[in-house]
Amino acid sequence: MPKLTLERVAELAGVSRSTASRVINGQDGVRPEIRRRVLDVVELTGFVPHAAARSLAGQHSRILGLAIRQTTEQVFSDPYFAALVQGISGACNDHDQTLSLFLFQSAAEHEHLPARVLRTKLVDGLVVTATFSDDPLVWQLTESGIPFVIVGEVSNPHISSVDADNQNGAALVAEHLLSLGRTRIATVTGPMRSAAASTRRMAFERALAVAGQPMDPELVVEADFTEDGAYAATQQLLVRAPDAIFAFSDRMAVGVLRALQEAGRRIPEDVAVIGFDDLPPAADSRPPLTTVRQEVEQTGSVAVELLLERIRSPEIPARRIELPTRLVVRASSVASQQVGGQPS
Amino acid sequence: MPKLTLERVAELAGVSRSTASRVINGQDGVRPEIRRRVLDVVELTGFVPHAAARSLAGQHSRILGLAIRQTTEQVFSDPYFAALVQGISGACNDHDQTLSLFLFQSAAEHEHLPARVLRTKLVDGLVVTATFSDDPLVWQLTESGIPFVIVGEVSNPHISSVDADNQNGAALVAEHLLSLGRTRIATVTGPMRSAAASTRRMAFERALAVAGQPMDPELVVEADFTEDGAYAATQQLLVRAPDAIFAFSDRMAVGVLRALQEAGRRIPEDVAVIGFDDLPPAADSRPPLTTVRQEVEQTGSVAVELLLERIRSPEIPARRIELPTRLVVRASSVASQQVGGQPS
DNA sequence: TTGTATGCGTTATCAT
DNA sequence: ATGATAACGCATACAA
Repeated sequence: MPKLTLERVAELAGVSRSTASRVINGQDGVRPEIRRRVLDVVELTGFVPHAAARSLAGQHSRILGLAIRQTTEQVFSDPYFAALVQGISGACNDHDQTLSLFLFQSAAEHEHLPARVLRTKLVDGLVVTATFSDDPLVWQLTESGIPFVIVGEVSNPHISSVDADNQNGAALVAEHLLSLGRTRIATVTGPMRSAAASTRRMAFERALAVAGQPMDPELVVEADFTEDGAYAATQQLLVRAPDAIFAFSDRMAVGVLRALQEAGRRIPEDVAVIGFDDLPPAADSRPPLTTVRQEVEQTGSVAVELLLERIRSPEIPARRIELPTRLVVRASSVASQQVGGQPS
Repeated sequence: MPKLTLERVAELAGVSRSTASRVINGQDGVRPEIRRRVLDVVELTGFVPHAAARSLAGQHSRILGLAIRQTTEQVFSDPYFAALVQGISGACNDHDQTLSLFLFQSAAEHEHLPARVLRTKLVDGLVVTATFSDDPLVWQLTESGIPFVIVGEVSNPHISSVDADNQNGAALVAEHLLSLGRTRIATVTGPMRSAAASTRRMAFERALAVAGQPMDPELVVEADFTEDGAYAATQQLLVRAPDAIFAFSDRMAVGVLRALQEAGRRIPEDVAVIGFDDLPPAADSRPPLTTVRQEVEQTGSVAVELLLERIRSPEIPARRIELPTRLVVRASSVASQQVGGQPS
């Protein structure tokens, strides 16, 4: 029994390889009758084209890479990545692409990516997650000419990127807290080397300043996006008697809640707490968190689509897409729990 | 400037393609002098062989797949997977293999794997994570003829697998608790469809029975490997006044601790708590957890090596490797905190 | 609309 | 020890 190849399928359908190829690739210019016949054979035999052959003959491997620039431990403990990967993975399936994941454990492995992955033409393109500003990898990628999209911020405008509208998100929080009459507003930020964190911080402080209530520098504490880090940061903050704390992620907000509760503060009466992301921890915490909702899963799928666009049409200029954020008000900021969001 | 191909490298080195290929693949039978010359050119030009061409001409794609049979959310919130993926990823790098990750979100996608991945010959083999007994995927894989290894348990002995020695782990816990004089020993298990959970349970109950202190069925509660699930399970358990609780994972043990502490129980005086895994949550909890240590990362690397063996030597019979587990005693079971483990 | 012919970059077989 | 040559399975420009 001969191997199942395109050749064999064509033979069984009584057509030439090229015709069979056209049918399988969904190209038009094939008589419906013929198309049916080929499709039937495919169905019958269960033929699937050989990936490597396709890749060699055509241009594309149909493999998209995801490069996550955090340690494996961080990746596998952060609901953000769960949502992001879900979105990316789903979009890959929708577009008949295979997803390949590239993790970095050591600095040495950073070197491997360009060589092993890019030059072998293994992947057609790459989605690269957030990165601090001026990540050397970005430069390497640019130089290598491989199409790629950043999830997060990039300084270089010639690079496509997808991100949540962090500025608006932070501004909404400021507005909300001010409308509640809070005056001693504190923040537990992420590390300032994180672009997302610094953007949120700047936007937040600007919004407060514009409203005539500039941020007190003593009420700003930098943490590391972990619950424990935020817990510790909050303990520092306690002596300053804040009446509101804006944490830059839901996970951190949970740590904030814990520290406040242990200190006997009532939430939201004594202190209002706001998070960011609206990922699983947010709605389930006690009290449920008021937070800035960002569409992480959608961010992933948009990234894939943007990447596909860049692969297929390199001439289209790079662009940045910011997905809307909105405030979801829950019991951690207003006593009489009101569900729902505010328009942005 | 001509494209950088093997052909071109050979030309620059003044040898034939075949010779260049031999050098690049580290085969012997090449004069050292010639080898050097080729290597120099490779170094100079930065040549890297084209993955698809290699795959087509040779036998292997050098891509290994990892199929995780849990929801994306579960995967990205469980430190177990962090460690496992780390081990797998590291081993792949060591063996010059690329890792491709396959996630399943919906039942429909389960169907895609065989077709899209296996028949396209995209991957040379697959590491499949634990699965309940008689997972249909296992059958599909067997039928497809693709080499694969299971991380976890399989009923079919003709399939290679890697796992922790759950039986010994559970027995060690029983022994430890008995030696502490505990008499009302409870368990918070994982779902019984999980092979690991049922194995641990059986081994644990057997060990207790052998010691003449059979398990009280009322002290067994089935949870779902999550912290919240274990928290709820423990609350049920409270009325039965257990003086020890064995949770089948560290994360669950953390939930157990929380429930006990909220109920005012002292640990370990009133209730001793034991976990399983010795992953990050264990040492950091308060009090630190006595737990069964399993080498998850090593499990991952062994799985890759076993898979590679199956790919390269299909004639070698399948085998199961169980990695040793040992008890790590911390303050959640003995008051005077003693660090270190007991030999298994 | 369909078929023919060529090439993709490498490995493997067989001479030499 | 080295080189020529034939696959590998498919896509695609080109011809019909």
